[in-house]
Amino acid sequence: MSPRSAATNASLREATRARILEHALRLFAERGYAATPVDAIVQAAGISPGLLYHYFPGKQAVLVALFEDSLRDVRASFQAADEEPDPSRRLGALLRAATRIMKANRAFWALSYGVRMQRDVLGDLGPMLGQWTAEIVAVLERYLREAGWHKPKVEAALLFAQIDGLHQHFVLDPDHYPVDALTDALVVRYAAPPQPPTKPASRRRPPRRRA
Amino acid sequence: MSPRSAATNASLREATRARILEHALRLFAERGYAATPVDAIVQAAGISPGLLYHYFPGKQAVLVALFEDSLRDVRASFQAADEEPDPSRRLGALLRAATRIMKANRAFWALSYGVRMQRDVLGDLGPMLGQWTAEIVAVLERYLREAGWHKPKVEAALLFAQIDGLHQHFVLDPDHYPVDALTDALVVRYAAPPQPPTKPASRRRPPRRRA
Amino acid sequence: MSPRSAATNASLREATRARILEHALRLFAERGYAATPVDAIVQAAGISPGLLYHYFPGKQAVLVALFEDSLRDVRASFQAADEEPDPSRRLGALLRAATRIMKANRAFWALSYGVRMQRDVLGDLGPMLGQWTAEIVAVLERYLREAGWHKPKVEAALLFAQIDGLHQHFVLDPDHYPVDALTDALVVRYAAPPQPPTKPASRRRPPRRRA
Amino acid sequence: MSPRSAATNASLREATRARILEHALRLFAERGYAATPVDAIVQAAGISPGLLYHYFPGKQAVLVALFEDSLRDVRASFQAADEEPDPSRRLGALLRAATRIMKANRAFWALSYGVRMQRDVLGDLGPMLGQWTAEIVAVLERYLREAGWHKPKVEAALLFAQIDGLHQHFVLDPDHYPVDALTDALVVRYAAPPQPPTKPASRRRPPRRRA
DNA sequence: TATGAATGAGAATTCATTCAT
DNA sequence: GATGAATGAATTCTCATTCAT
Repeated sequence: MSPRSAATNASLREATRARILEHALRLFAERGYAATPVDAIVQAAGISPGLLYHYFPGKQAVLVALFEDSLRDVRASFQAADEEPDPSRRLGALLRAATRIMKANRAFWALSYGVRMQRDVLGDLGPMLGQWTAEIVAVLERYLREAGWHKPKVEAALLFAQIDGLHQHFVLDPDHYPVDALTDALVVRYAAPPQPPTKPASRRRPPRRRA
Repeated sequence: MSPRSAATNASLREATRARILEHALRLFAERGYAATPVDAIVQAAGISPGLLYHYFPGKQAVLVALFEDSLRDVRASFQAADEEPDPSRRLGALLRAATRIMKANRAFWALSYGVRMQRDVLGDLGPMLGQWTAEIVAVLERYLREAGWHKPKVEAALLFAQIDGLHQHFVLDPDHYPVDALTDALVVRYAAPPQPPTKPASRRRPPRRRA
Repeated sequence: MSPRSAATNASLREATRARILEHALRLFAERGYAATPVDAIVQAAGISPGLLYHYFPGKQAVLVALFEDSLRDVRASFQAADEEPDPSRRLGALLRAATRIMKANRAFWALSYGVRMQRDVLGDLGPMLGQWTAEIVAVLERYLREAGWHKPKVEAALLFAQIDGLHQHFVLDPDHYPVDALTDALVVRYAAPPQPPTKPASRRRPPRRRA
Repeated sequence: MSPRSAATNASLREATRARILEHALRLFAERGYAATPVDAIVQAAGISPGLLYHYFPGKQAVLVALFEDSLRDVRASFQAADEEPDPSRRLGALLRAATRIMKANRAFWALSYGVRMQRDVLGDLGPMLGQWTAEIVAVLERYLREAGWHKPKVEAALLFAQIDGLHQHFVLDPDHYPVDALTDALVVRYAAPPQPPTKPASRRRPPRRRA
């Protein structure tokens, strides 16, 4: 009946879809979403414009698919990283994993940082993105609490901001930014909760001077 | 020629230029630079399209002017904040000032975070932006060194990432993100260099004592 | 070659062809010929786009086939209606038959009224359509002449315009337009030639008496 | 202040708008609405594509404007024709006026007959069109009632169908269709209510015998 | 200084049709 | 006979920019 077997068709579809997403991701990351014409994607992918619309209802749908696919991958990677049995090492493992995953999906992160200020281009995915970051912060909070940190909620927010900033700075200048060294330093910093100073650490009091 | 005096003309010019920039900034921040048509700016500012081109050679020039103006303001604000005489309070003062300045120029920051992934749209300003962040990191490094932190270079990079992430998260959700509380926590954290733990907090590596 | 018998194949062909035409007619009538993509037909018929081109050389050929088939049906229906032996009832029978046939092929008529202004889309069928209406008018003229009407040519044209308008108004608003009642009224009107008025109804021209 | 005077601008606008509508009407009438690319209109009008969108939000808006303008004209013409003081001549005057107006706006009528089957392309104007025809039928009904016709409602519907059919047939073949002669015949026909036939053609009312 | 009509290149998208299987 | 991926020209529409006044 069917001229090409269903399996042949499915793999054809998958290959073409992947080609489109691959080149779209690269171009969106390089030039930005709005500045990348659909034509640039289809030329890079070596297909006709019509075919892109055979796979996606429109340019924005390509962006959304990129986010869906990448977030799925990233989520999976995170869960795999969440298996460190030693609680004292968990946070460090997570931080290292985060950087590793980010570097493995650098183009996606560049894209993400480029569009997340205009949440409307993500459509329904905008809220989902917010939820996803909330989940990450929740995991951080749990780890910090288990490691005995004070105010783990505040600490989690601060740590997330730090990781996010770190990653973004790396994406902005991947050739020079020492993201690994900085991640290492971060791991050391978060290896244990800070010791309270010998005198009560109040914000208002003058800090202790070193000898 | 002109019935208006030169002075009147000049102030008119300045007022119109300011109106254009004001509305451009708002719209760029809301919708993104690429997604904002010149017509939208022009209508918001209540002028004709031709007039915008009288004041700026093109759309990108409006963006560049926005960056120049805002960076000038921000730089000035920073310098004003850099007057805390008590060295032990300097870093905290700077952090608070940074957050205050960011909140006062929220739209500009939203715009900045939105375009900084596509440095080409900034033209000559791209490098300038990089230089500006380098300066900030240098100031942070100096403060941290003066406050007796180890590896002030690394610390400065980490702190800058943290501030940047914090501010960006605020801009993403200004109605809910507790940026002031987090800045306070950060100020506490950076009030003094961390104390080496008295006991090994992790089994992994025995803490090195500082000399 | 084929495992199916020739007869099975032929009936399959016929069924598929009919399915295509059925859905094409419905969609063309609903949305208009130009506004109906081939894909819509193909999906409605539950076939692949390639298959449609197996049965028809193109979209226009589907339209032409629709006209050919429907006109054939309509012609046959008319001929069947043309068997009333009583000459005085013939015209009425024809009018009623015309309305009945139109109602039975409402979608085709909607399509026909929708495209007949752009005769070029009908290709060779345009002239054929003109010829077909000429035939109808000729039949009407013959009936009217036989029934003793003056100026049967003019009368036939007027009557045809009236039927056509009636039918079109029905197609435009099938739920409310009282086409049956109006057809009845028309039948009454055309049951006999009008009697000249006994007194001048208009000052303009004295009525001519029939011999 | 203003570089071109407001009046100059207004007349420029009006002239360009009229040019666009003029060519759009001609092309829509000739080829059909869906089959006429916007480019064809702008080339015919000698303007750039962008300018059309400066005057109309889209292609459909051009169509709607065409209907609004033409219906306004037609309505005005009809009202002017509704001034015949002699009641016995009113209906005839109206019929002649209708044909005259139709001939003067032939292209619009061709367009109208071409799109009225797809009311959705007219947007909000679809219902308005229905209302307009209802008004015409109401006027016809009033005239017929005043002229002493039985069942003026039915008669009005029949007459309107006849006029509409007549006009449409003329538009379909303007070079040969004898619309004036047929209109004349129609005027004669409707100069007075029909006389009942000598023999009962209908059961409804007792026939009056001629002397 | 200021206007706004006008431009035209280019963007996103549609759709009739082809073709390898 | 049948599939559906693929094509590419055509179409609608956008938008930065120019120009006459």
